[in-house]
Amino acid sequence: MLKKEIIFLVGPTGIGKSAVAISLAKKINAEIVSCDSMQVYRKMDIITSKATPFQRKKVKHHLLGIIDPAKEYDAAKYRKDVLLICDKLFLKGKTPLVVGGTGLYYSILIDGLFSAAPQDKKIRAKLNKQLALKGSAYLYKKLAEIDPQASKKIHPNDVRRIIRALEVYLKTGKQISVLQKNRIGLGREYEIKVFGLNTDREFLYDKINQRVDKMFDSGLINEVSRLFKQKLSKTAACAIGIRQLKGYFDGLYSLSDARGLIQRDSRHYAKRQLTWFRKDKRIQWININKKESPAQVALKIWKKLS
RNA sequence: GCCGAGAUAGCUCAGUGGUAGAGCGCGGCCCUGAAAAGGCCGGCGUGGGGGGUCCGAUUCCCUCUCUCGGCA
Repeated sequence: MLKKEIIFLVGPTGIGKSAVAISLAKKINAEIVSCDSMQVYRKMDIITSKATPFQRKKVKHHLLGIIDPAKEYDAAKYRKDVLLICDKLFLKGKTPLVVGGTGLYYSILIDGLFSAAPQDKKIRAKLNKQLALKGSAYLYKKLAEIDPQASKKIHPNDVRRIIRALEVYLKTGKQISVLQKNRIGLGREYEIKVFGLNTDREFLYDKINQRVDKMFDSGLINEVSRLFKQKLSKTAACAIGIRQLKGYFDGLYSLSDARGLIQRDSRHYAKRQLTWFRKDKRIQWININKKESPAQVALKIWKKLS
């Protein structure tokens, strides 16, 4: 029996994944499942460049605007949500087309996640207190004692990973370096195909800069100032644009400075995304040139599928 | 035209008589429950052109060119 198929479309921010995805989805009877850590938030439409209502009418999109910005969301929740949606889609005879640029979510979805140790707020609070009191070197030394293998992999300054590794140990009594070997990917059960979009760096950066300009034209300031009136979760507050505009609202710099910062941070983000995806040998890369329309790019992918 | 200041990495600038640094940008990388986050690594650049002093000049002197500020 043929395995069910899941198709992935990844690539850096601003390259035009959304439009290509819609065109491709129509060709292959697919529905789109977002793979984006920020587009899951409601009230953050412009800032995260979510697909427009018009686009969403053409093809059904999943996991866009599913939670309030006050709430935390993470990779484990994401994986669970996606697998549920995929089951539903298969029942309807639809193909899931997973589209987005969040490398961690992609990886945890496609390669699996060790499930022994969910986040533990109490343990984390304790570790953060120790961090403040005794410094990162102390925590790193502790990690080296209980899990030498993990400590070799984690840089002494990478406090977040040190804390996570310690949290896992305190919670389960097992080393994260051991647990991490235990993951089951999607490939066992499904037929996986991954496509990546890329283009010249200069062209990409150009597109990113322009997209930020468009965000401002479409009312980014209004959207974000509304957000500042409510509580923002730690995760939601990480969206590029929040911090940068906060600085402007606080009078630290001008609006055009804020725009420049958003553009710069988006470029840096795109660069990190490319680093992440570049090493994944499953990805079939599609290089986009300046004159190609989303439909033409979708056609290229479609040809590779059949 | 005169007076003054300057000309050093893509940008802003620091510094030194023994052939140069920093921040930012830019490039590369890491990534398993905050990930649009967090962390790591990377600087040979005719030191504006020419001449002089000196064992040796980016650093001192002269001159030319250009830029900026002030005065006319």
